[in-house]
Amino acid sequence: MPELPDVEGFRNVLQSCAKGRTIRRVDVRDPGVLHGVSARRLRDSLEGRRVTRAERHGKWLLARTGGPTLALHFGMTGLLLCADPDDAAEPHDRVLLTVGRDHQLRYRDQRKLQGLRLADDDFDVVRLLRDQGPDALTVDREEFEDVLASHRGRVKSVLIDQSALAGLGNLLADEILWRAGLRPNTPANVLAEPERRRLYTEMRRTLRPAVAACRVPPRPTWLTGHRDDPDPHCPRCGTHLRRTRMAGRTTVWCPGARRRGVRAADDFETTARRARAGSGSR
DNA sequence: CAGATTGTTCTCAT
DNA sequence: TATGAGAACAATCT
Repeated sequence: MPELPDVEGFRNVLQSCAKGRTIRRVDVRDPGVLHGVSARRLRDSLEGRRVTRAERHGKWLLARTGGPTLALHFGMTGLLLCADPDDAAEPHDRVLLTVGRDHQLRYRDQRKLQGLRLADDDFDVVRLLRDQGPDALTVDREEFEDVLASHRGRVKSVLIDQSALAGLGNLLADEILWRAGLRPNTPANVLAEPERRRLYTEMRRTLRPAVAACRVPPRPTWLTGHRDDPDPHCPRCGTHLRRTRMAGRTTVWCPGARRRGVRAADDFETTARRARAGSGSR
C-alpha cells in the first residue's frame, strides 16, 4: 500500500507524535523487522534521545535525533500510528517507541517485507539513500525531464524505479500515466517535450490531492477508483480498461483516444476549482 | 490448492 | 552498461 502519499502521512504521524519528545523506551516485539541492527543496539542507541526531525525521501521515513537516525520502510503493508502507551498493542505491532510521558509510536506491519534500519550518523543516512533518485514531490521539471531523457526503458518502469525517481509506486504510476494520456509501455526517452511536460504536470496534480488524502484516493473520477472493478471501464471515455503486466506489476491503462481524455480531465479539475471558488466568494 | 498482492532486491538473460 | 523477466522475501485473501 504505502507509496509517497502514505509515507508523507506517516511523516505527519511521526512529527505530531514524537517531535521534541524523548524516546523513553524501545520495545522490539518482533526482531524480524530489524535490518542490520539488533534489538539491543537499537534500544541502546535510541533510548534517551530526542526526536528532532521527521523527514521523508521517496518511501523512506527518517526519524532524526541529532545522533543516530531511525529509518523506516513500510513495504506493502506497513504503517505508523500514534497510540496511548496504555492501550493494548495488536499482534502486528512489531516495534513500539514510547516517546515522552503519554505517546507511543507503533510500527505495524502484517508482512515483514521491509522494516527498520539504524543509521549511526549522517554519513550512514547518505549511504542509505545513495541509490535513490530525486524525490517525486520536490523534483523540479527540468530534473524530471532529465530522468525521462536518460532512460530507454518503458516510462512506467522508469516512474516506479526508485533509483530514477523516488516515491511513486504501482498505483500512482498508472494514475499519472492515465491522466497524461500516455501508454505505459512507451520508452521514456522518446517522449516529446510536450509529453514530458504533461507527465510532470499530471504527476503534480495527482500527488497534491493524494498527499492530502494520505493515499491514492480511489475516487470515481480516477483510474484508481476503477482498477479493481470486475469489468473496469475508463471513467473518462468509457473504453474498456486493459490489464497487463509490466515490470512485474499489474498495469492498468486505457487504450482509448488520448488528447480528448486529457482535456476531459483538465476540464473536470478546472470546473471543480471554479465551483469551489464560486461558492466561496458568494 | 493455485494464484494473487500497492514493495525491494537479487540473479540471469538479452 | 542498461534493461527486462522471474524469483524470493512474508502473510494473507480469493
